[in-house]
Amino acid sequence: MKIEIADKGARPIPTLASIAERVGVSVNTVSRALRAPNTVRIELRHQINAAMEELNYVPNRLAGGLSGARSDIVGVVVTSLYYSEFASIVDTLQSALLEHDLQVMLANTRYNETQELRFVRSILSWRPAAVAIIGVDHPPKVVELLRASGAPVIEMWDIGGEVIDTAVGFDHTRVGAAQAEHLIAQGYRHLAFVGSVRDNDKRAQKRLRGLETAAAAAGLPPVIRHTIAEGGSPELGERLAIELLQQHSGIDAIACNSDAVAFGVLRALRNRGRRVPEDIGVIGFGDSEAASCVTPSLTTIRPDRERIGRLTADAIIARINGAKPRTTVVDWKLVMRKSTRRQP
Amino acid sequence: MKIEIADKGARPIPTLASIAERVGVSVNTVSRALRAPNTVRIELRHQINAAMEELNYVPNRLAGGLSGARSDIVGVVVTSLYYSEFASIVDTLQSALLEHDLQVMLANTRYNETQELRFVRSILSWRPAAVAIIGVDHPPKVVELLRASGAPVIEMWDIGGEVIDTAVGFDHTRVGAAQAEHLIAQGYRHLAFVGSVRDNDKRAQKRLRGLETAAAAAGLPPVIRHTIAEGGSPELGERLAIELLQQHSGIDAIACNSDAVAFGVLRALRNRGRRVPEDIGVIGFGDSEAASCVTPSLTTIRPDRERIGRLTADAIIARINGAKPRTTVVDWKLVMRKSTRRQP
DNA sequence: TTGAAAGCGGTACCAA
DNA sequence: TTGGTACCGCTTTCAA
Repeated sequence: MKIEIADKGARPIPTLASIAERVGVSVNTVSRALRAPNTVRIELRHQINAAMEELNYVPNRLAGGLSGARSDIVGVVVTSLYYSEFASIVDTLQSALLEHDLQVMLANTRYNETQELRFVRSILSWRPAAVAIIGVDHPPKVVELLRASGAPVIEMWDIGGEVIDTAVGFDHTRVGAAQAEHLIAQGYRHLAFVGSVRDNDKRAQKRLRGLETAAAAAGLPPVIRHTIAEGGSPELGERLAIELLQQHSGIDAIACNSDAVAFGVLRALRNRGRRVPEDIGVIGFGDSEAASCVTPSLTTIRPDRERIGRLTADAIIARINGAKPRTTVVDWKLVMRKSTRRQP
Repeated sequence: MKIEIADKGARPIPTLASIAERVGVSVNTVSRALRAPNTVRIELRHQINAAMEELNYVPNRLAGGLSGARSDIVGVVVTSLYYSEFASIVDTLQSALLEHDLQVMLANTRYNETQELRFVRSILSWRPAAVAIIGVDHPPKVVELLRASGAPVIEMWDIGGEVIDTAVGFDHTRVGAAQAEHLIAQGYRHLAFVGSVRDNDKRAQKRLRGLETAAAAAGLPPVIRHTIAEGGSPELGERLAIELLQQHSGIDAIACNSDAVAFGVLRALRNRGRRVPEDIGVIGFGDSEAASCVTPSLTTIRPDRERIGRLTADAIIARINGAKPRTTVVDWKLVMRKSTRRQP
């Protein structure tokens, strides 16, 4: 579908030429007054600025970008915006990019690989100065397009595997392992994993694998898993927990794929009279704002989202300026609260 | 600062011309094969498509937009991305716009009017097909620029006052009044208002005014307010609640400017042995995912964010297609939970 | 059904 | 310090 800008009223949008005409100079001079002010006589500059102000001139970057073979758009592709999972990364990233006059073009794939391809294509069609994208696992065509575009590509949130160019994130397998190790240290032995795991949520899958591997290494029985490919929410967590407890009686610890799900798990346990952390331990992932506010407060993993946003911005600037690609590992930590605190 | 795209490796980015050359037709034909396929002989079309696929051709929309005097960018200006306040609106909005091949260019002002002006200018420089922006209160220059741009402008989240063009939102004064009325109905009489109210958060100011007016109308003593111009968080809520209780002993209900703040208020009250809802009632705003998961569960206001996102997308499409500007009021509701339930 | 040519609004290079 | 001119890659007449 082609879109036309609705009738823009009487006054046409001013161009460089209209400013030039008004002041009585060439387009060229006006252009330079903007980009290299000190190459233009000061009084002329004042006249030009005045004219621009008066006509509400706004440069046309479509033209500028086309001509200059440069664009100051950064494409940002995330898999979700809910629950602050990536919203705060985007927030920090875009603020940091702003310092360099880079504009964020946003796309949200909602964990859909078809959308991902479509969006990447769409973003590349704006000839972005760089692309930041969640994850390191993408369909081959996406990788091919990104490579062919020549733009620096920063993969965020996850690391490992085949990085296209530059990555800023952490090892999710280690997170899963840390969850298991923590639970084990608190004396839990019958672990379960619960949550929303969408097909393309490779990170969740890695965390689950880390959990399983660590549990096995400690000689624990296999991790019971009860997941579903829907969006995570307290309601989902509650439902999954109820089903889990019905089917498996021996479970004494539940690792959740997100805090939102964990909140629902806590509620389900409370409603069923299971004491947390005494009978069952619960650990989340994400450290959402409310994790410290539920009862009992939730032990969880806190990734440093703001740091990822900031470092991604740094990486973008560096790459644009010709620095070499590199992978940056960003710390996270396990925040222990009451939902797993068995020993005082 | 001007940005150059880092060295793009050996292979230059393919253009329409390169495809044309390869197939042995004119640029024109290739262009039409894309935009009006049925005006091109089918076998030619196949060849063209094959060439595009092989060369990983991605159209250059900078050029397309310039030439066509149209752009399929929608500028989206929000004041925050944290705490799902607007993240889910953006999420829904962009998904809906996608259906119409409209691209979202995002800006986050963080409640800073200088940034707002800067962003609006920046977005307009992309000649967007429309602009969606949070709020109806903007600096005069912003309004002027938006008007002059000729693009449809959809103001979201709030309504009332001087709408530039089209608005999709609700009356925040009414929300504040509803909070007061609910508290009063539950038997509370000494109201306080607590939270993060940034200088440019006109919506919060409206809600506060609504609360005060309704309290006064009911003959209650003046609402005690304790606010601060920082970002809202449970920690802030806890701190403000503690200070509030130290300075004012008679308070029996606290309205919070956000759920995040309310969570902290609940924690502060619990730690001080004040019973909720018996001694003190607490009401939030926003209905964050965790509101039903804290103890006691939080009574709050639930705006229909997804609906706002969807209706904004609809409004954008309608305006682009020449429909008249109009204001759409979106419902919200008060979700009563335990934090204010005094009567069974 | 296809192609030639004139822009779109800037930028960049070179000459004045 | 300023202006002329040739693009940037695509769309859009208008002819062929």
